[in-house]
Amino acid sequence: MLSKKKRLLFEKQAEIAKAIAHPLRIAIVDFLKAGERCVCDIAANIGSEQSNVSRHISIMVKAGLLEYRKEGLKVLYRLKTPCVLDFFSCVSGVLKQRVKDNEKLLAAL
Amino acid sequence: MLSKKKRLLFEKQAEIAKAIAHPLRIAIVDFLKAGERCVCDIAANIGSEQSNVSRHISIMVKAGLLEYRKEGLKVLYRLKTPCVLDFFSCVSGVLKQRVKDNEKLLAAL
DNA sequence: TTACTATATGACCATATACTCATATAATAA
DNA sequence: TTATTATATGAGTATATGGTCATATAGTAA
Repeated sequence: MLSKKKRLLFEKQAEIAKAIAHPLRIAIVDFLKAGERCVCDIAANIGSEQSNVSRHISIMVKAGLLEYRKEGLKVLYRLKTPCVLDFFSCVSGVLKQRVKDNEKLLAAL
Repeated sequence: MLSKKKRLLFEKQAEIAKAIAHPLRIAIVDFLKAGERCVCDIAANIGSEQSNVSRHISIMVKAGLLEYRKEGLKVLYRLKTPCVLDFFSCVSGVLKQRVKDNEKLLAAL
């Protein structure tokens, strides 16, 4: 059985993984690779409502993935932990493998 | 605005990220680091119902994170893409940063 | 054949998540 | 002061997810 310590760790890790696990949030992270951006630019880039984008951003801030600074009316967000980007290279690997598996399956028909 | 191509990629990536983003599934991945295991052993290790564990496993299989082989009555699961484990070192980094931020906050009081 | 074991899955319910609309907050400018 | 702009958030709704129980499937053994 899992120790309490491990259980707690896995919960925290899942919290952070959940904060990434949404197409719009991934799009936001991808957009912020280039540097800090305001909510308005992010919303325009990913093509979603301001209120929705604002909510997705706040989820990632709470998880510790993004940080921000205020400048006049605007709030500029940026990636806090760029290693998150490495995650996507792994995920891309999984996707490539899935494509390969599908090819094998097709070839076997 | 996002291209269709990017939108599709982000959806696929989110699908895989979601498949990891649950404490029990993270526990399963952690347990499988040591090698292939049957559902019964996994369920015993993480302390959850067999049916529940079976469902979580099938989510990860569908996402391409786990693969399996059958041996008699048992089905032995293993990690298909060990790079997933790298993800957790990044996540741990995020957690450590959060602790540091909290310390700063406390020190400022 | 029947009995037993390991795993998967349908049906159900409770909770969480995502989204939209309207509104609140806050900085700026006239 | 009022108006404008950028962002955040409450309320409501629709959908997704997680969990349990009971049952189905399938391999093994007697």
